Amino acid sequence: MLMETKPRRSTYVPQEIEPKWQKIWVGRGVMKASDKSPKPKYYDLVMYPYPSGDLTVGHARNYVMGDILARMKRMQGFEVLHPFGWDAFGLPAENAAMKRGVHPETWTLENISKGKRELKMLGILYDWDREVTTCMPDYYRWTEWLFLFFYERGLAYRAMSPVNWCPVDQTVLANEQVINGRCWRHPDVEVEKRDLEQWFFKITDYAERLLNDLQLLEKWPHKVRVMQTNWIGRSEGAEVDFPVVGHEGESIRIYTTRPDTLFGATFMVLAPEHPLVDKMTTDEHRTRVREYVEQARKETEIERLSTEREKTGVATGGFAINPVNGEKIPIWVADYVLVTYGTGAIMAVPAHDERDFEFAKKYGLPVREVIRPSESADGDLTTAYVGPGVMVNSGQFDGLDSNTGFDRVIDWLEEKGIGKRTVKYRLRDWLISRQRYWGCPIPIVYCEVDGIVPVPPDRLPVLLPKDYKPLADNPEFWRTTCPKCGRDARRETDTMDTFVDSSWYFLRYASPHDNNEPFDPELANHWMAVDQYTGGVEHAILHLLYSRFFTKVLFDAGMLDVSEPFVRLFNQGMVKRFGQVMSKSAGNGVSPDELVDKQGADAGRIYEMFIGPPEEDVEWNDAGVNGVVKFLHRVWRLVLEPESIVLTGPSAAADPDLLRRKVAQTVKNVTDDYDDLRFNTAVAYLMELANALQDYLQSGGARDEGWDAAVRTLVKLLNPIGPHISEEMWERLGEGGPERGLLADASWPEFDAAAAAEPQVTLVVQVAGKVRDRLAVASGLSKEQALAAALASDRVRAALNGSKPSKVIYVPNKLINLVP
RNA sequence: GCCGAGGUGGCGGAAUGGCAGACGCGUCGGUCUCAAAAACCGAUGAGGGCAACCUCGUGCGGGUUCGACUCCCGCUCUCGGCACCA
Repeated sequence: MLMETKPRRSTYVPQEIEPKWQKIWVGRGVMKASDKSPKPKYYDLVMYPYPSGDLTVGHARNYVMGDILARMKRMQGFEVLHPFGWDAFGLPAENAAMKRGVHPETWTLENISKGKRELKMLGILYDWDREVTTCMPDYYRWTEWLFLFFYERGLAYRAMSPVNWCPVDQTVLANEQVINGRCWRHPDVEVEKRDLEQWFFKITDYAERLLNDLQLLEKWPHKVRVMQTNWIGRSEGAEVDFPVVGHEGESIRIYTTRPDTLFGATFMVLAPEHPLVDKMTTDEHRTRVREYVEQARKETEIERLSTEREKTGVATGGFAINPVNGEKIPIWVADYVLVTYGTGAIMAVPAHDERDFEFAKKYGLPVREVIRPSESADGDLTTAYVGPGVMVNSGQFDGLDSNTGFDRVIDWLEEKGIGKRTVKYRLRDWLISRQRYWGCPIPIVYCEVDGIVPVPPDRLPVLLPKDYKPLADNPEFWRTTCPKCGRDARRETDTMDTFVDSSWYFLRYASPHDNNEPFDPELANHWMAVDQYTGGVEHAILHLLYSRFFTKVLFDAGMLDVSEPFVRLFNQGMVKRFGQVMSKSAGNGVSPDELVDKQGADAGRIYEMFIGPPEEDVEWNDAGVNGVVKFLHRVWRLVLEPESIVLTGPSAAADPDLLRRKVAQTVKNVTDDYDDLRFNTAVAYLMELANALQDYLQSGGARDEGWDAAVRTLVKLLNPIGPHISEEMWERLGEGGPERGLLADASWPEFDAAAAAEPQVTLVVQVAGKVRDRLAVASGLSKEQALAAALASDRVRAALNGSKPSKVIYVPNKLINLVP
């Protein structure tokens, strides 16, 4: 068969070139970060994953984003730190172990090597010498060290407390891990309350700074800052003591954010768990109160916190005195008051609080108006009025604006010594104990004589035993001797929340093999802060708040120069398929293997960026990848086989100046878009440039130096997002290759503003705001010149219909609007 | 309920207050071919007109402006977060 009538054309076969370049990059150490480079540093970090063995191209999307940025920053002359690691402790490993009878460590390490292979086949480059795996003793030794570091500073403590217990995971959870009263891993499982002695980190000490410093995080998504602000939940108000009738010297302390409504307090409410409930209860109410308290304890968090539910409560029979007016008011118990917030007791002001109003109406308690929206309003209240206004029925404060009254009442309370200005936070301390095997041991020993004794740092790590069973059931693990007195003692058998591991991993990347300390402060300070942090929004509170807390503690200790870890944060959207988030377990995942096999890594990478705005959730469309494959074939042909492009007749496109301008403009647009993570439009600009190159050839453009430069610029701009094909083309163009140097090491194109400038512009001519003509005119026309040009147009004259423009708006080089 | 983001062709989506729909997918027509695929060329918001063109058009209703997808007010729907925190 005579197939070879035409000269044989090289074709783009991604499967042939991709492994080749991946090998060369690794061999050349392309993404190795040098600690001693004179270049400016750039720390490009993606949130390290849990090694679930479930890596799909959906998860890979944010790693590709990080890779694009790392590759461009390198070409721009930065020394880039682009590391990777594994959040390797955690429950799924134990669940898999139980299901399949394989040790959690085996399962985890297998998944890690699988994941690493998949990332590599997508052409994503990391400095693997800095890889961090949190379940390895050389890492968790330092997690333990940091625990002790916190302990010494009084930031880790043990306390008995009602805690959230997930019955499925058989462990306690932090507040941040409870969503609507349910476990964050099991949306259908309600958490239980249990009283347990547990370890806490004192994150509340940092509430104010964690809140205030959010203002420094200008390059964080607004949404995340709002979420953290709400989570910390700062409020200003006053604590006030209400003396109790019949109990000399006893008083109930309440917290209110509305001291200006103090005169409107007509009853008080204690939380069922409040310590004074029993004392306040009179004999004839005792049975009912006890029953109520008992019932409230039994209710789940969900039931209690439901705002739909009608409020319930019982009177104690006791009374207190409102200190501002000496009035005797009844004390109630109701579960709408939470013992965990404020003082666990409130003054109820039904006229100006919706919850108190509802309660007062139900139980026939008095409602007294003390804030009036305006002087003229009448005193009729059918709902609570919660806004500001004028104080009434408030003794010496009558007539004051309620905002002013807020401060005046507090001043008065402080003078009298019955109250004080107070700031409260909703943030609670971070519960870090977990009753699980596969986690970082808490390096503490309990001695009958010496009590809680920290394991001396030189005896770290406390190794996790190889025997997979609960630590509490493993005497070989917990039997030990007291580091202080040498007597028999017992080890702590809880492990740490895995969020402790992830609160400092970004510091370990700076000196991952340091055997003397968790991180080398000098190197950490060299690389920190993280310039770009990319990951899912699901960590908006949890991981990001904890990491900020750790950073501040280490800053205070003088170990870090920065008090905020992440300068710029980006939350990428999720990739869905058939309407659901892509995952292997859901059966709708596309694996890197499939993708690389079918269309190639480059097409996959580019498609994932082109599919939609990076911050939005996107729907994966199998056919959509083919559009990108087509684009890459076209680029291949334009760059390497330009002579095969046929003339398709006369066209005005074969203008070398036009081509040069287009190239210069594309440099600007693509660079800016990569920098701002607008990858979807960056791809569009690359496609436009390819279209322009094609138009140029099809209309007979010469393949001269201008053409050569244009092609080389396109290849460079394509490199961060489509690294294999561009590297191959670079070599075939005779520019690079293993001998002459890699495109990955080449310099990024400079923006040439002069070349990008348009000598001619399209002037839009409007008549009364409607477009009537478009004129090609020289750049920089004066208003008079522009008007003359506009009036020379037949279509404009027709639209004006003989009338003279009474007003002319001229936007140079853009538009002229004639208003008749 | 409160807070935040959003609503643009058949679809994914572009647009510092200045040409709405870049770029791509899909669809239709064409070239090439025995034929098909691929590739290439052209068309593609709606309505009207033989045509040059005209009218309408960015969730709904108002407003500001010479000019509004963009700014302001009110409404509506979708998504995300918080949800008795006194």
